[in-house]
Amino acid sequence: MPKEGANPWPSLYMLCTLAMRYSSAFIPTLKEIPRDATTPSHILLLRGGFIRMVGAGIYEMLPLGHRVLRKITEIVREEMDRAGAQEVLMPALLPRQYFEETGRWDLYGEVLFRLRDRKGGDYHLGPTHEEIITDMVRREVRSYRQLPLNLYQIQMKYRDEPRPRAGLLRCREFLMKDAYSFDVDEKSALASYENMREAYHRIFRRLGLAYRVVEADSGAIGGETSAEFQVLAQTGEDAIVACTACQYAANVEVASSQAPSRGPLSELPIERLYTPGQTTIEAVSRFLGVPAHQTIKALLFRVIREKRVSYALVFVRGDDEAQETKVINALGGAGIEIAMATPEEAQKLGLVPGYIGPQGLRPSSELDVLIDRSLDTGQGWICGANEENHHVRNVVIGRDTHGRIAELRVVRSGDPCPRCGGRLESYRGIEGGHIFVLGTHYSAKMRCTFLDRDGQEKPVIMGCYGIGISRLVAAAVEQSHDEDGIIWPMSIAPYHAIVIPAGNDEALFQEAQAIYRSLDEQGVEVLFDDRDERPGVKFKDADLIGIPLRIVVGKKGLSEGKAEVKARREKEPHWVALAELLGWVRTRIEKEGGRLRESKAR
RNA sequence: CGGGGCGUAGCGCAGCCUGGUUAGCGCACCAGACUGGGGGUCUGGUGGUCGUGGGUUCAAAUCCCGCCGCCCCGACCA
Repeated sequence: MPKEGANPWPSLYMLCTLAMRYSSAFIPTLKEIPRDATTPSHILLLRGGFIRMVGAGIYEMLPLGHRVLRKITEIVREEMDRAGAQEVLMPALLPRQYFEETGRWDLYGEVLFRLRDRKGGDYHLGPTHEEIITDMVRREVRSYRQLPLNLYQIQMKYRDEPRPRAGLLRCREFLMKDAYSFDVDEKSALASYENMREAYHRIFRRLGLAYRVVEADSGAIGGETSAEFQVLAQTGEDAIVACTACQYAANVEVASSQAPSRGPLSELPIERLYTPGQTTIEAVSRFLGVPAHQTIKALLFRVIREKRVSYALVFVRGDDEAQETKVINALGGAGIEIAMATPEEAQKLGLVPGYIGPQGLRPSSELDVLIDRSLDTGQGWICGANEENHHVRNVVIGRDTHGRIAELRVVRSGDPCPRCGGRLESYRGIEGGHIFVLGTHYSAKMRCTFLDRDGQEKPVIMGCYGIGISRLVAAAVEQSHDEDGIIWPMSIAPYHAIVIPAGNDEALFQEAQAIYRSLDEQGVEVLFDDRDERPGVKFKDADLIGIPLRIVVGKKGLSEGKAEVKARREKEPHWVALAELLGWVRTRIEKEGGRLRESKAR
């Protein structure tokens, strides 16, 4: 095979360039699917030689994977800087005291990777850095004049996930950009939040990903204002709904739908029905010949609040499901854990499993009674009679019940939008970013305060903003691949283009090499497949690793003075005259959001 | 943490139930020849503590016990 020169070592010039000869690149592709990989991104990133597993939820980045990571990192960094945030770098190894201050040393539980130094001191690996950044700021900030401030870092996070999975999508070590804003008041904090929201839009747009911004549960940290940036992908862990008519979109954990209209209370009296052995909604509706949506389903949850156990009885329509996050929030939110209770527990509470109904039940300190809003229509319902082998009909919420009414059901595709009444559609997404207004949750606990204009000491108002950078590598693949491999968006592709000489003809190789060199000189990040392989092998690898532009130099085209340029995401190739090739490729790269390097050509 | 599955060459797998030559196949890898636009063909090769520790047995990849690791479903989460 013709090779350039006799010296096997690349010149210093070659070491500096971002172009690469495939024969000397470390791109160990796999023909077969590794046994342990099941999701598309995991399979393709392994097969394409981007990543390798070191342990459960711990991965190393090979050159290709690292290049993608760098591309994403650079886009994030540029947009954070543009938005006025300043980059810092905090330690991953942290002494106990900071998390102790906010109570998270205990709260975080097993998820925290804990370790001990030689002197017996407790340490942990940072799962997130609110405490550390707050400490950094409280030590220096005294006056409102020093605010607002937005500091960010890009670094590894560590969480001992109960179940790492799907390759880079859920890791125990992962690369994250986390930013924190510090403001003097609510209004300013919201402005910081909005500023980040816009920066995130620019970031996700530049990454070339299809995404939706959704309302989300703010979780244990508290705070009202938050939004998730969800990368749309069939395999996403999160279910979201979005309105087809307006901008409303939300994680199903908190998604709302329009409340049903409420008519006058029915006056039909409650009627007892004999339903022997009919203990499920399906059985009851079949037995009585009524549709499930006219029945009420009862769900008993065990509630653990500060280690105290109580119960919550939740009623939703027969054809609905209860949304656990909503149930938790209805019970008071943070710090509460719930789980389905057993029939035995129900019996202990004096309930009759399989025949529970809301009528007549009074909430107590032991038992909360929650009724979904969709049942509060004034009409009569069929539900359990709170008596073995019997149901009742004509139960009217409000008239016959004492439970609290709240929105508890899981919103479904087709439900009316809470804002505009339009149709809600379901999607699946991968959480790529999350922005929050934290308020004074950390600053108050850690006494991160400043003196305002009036000489008053006040806690700073904080916000935090995360992007799962390593997760986005996988999210991009989940969203954009086909049966042959990955299809990278131009802006985050490891290389813009790959040049393939198709055939073993010396002249052809020389021509391909000339094209490769001039592309490199023109600032194109280009791979040159100079391997002594058959064309089929090269095509397969090029498709697998997902380089956006493939330039094939073959006999047929060359005889007409043309090269074949095929976009990875398109089916048909473009035949481009050699004289126009450089310009064509450069234009195409920039049009698709890629960035050319500084040209080396004079 | 509950349920299920897996661990044999770099990768994918067979062998295990019913113990018994030198542990086998495909891919990859090395040498040579042919071939040269979708993972090509032929010839000859290299490569194994059968996850690990113990036990049973004349004999263990195979049977028994412990441990470790990985994956999937669930509970939990960026």
